[in-house]
Amino acid sequence: METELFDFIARYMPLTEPEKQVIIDLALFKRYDKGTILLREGELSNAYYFVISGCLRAYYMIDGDEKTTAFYTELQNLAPLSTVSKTPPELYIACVEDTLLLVSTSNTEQLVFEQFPRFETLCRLLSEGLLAQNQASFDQFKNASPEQRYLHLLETRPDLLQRVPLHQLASYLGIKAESLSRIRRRVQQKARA
Amino acid sequence: METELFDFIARYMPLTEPEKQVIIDLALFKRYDKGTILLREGELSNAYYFVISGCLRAYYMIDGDEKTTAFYTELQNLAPLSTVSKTPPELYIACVEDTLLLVSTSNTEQLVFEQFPRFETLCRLLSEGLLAQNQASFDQFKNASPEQRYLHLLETRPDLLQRVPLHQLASYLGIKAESLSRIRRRVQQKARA
DNA sequence: CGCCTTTCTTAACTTTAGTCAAGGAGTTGA
DNA sequence: TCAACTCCTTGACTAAAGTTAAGAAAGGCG
Repeated sequence: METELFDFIARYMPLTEPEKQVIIDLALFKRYDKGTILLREGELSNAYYFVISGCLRAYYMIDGDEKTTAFYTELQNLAPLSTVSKTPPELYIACVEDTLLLVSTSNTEQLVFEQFPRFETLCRLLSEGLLAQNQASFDQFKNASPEQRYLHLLETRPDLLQRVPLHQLASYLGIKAESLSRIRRRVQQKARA
Repeated sequence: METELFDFIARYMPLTEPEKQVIIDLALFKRYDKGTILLREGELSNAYYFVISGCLRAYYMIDGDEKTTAFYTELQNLAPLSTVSKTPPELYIACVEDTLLLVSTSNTEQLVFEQFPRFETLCRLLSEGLLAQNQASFDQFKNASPEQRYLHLLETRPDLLQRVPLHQLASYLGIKAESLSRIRRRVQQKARA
């Protein structure tokens, strides 16, 4: 479990053993049940969340219905949402499954950065990397049709199809549930032909 | 000019006078003519670009035509694109207008961070902030129709309508130029009614 | 000046997503 | 077990975006 975490971190910056120990000592591991509503806008500190196992979903409540915009699964990160940003419509983070998280609370953050400047470098590299990824996803989304986006999802995160209700995926793909149904049918028919 | 830069930075972290001086001494101010192709994927270092005046455009070349995905105007930032990210299709950055940039070259970056750790904090806060903004834009994009996205652009960045050819804006809005034309006509007709 | 390219719009037509309504399958819980 | 959900699909219809083709207006450049 920690192995996976440190393997992931090593992509950005290999840590020494003592540094790893500090993370284990200081970071919070938290387990949440499926269905738990983790956070809503305002409660979001500037902490990093690292999904060790399970699945989180980010969604907005707009006129009473949910608009899903993101899924976070194993080895994925949720970076600080609150830094210098105005309040969007109601944002929620919920557990799609039982989920194990590593949380860097913002209180500890300051202390840790002072003692271990390399951790700040890590956070910088991490958020720079997440930003680059997010940009790339956004760019891809803009230039793809709903059907292409669905096919892209099949390629890159096929597990989501099994883990998450389709109407949430539809909203994640920027379309309505009925359209996703039709796209799936179209794709299957093409595959058969 | 520098005032604007430091006002902007102060949103994240106020700098002392000596710190400001370091930035001025070390950072590169570069002026580019309209039409200059600044960078293409691969040439992107992990530098931060800060637009002081002018306008940059990011686009991909796909099957011979351009897919515009971002515009950077005054007081906006272009964060490192290359950190731990696989090569996307050909990405270009070009100047839509004569543009004055502040560039933090990656060579100087390391040195500066060692001498002034607060600059690393600044970069961290900056990229965290840009990430949060980018997330929010992406979320908004997903849940909006092309027409809503156009109206949103009118509200938030009306200047782009004047500065940038519409077919580039269309692609930025995730639609075709002809559709943008029709949307504009629809919107005008509604406004008249 | 006049040519050529870029930009923008329009129209006709096709394709696809949105909307509204309904129903079936599968779950949950009283 | 039955009722009430949630989830997913389908159909009929509407609205809007993609496609193709054409042409007008504006700008750049020899």
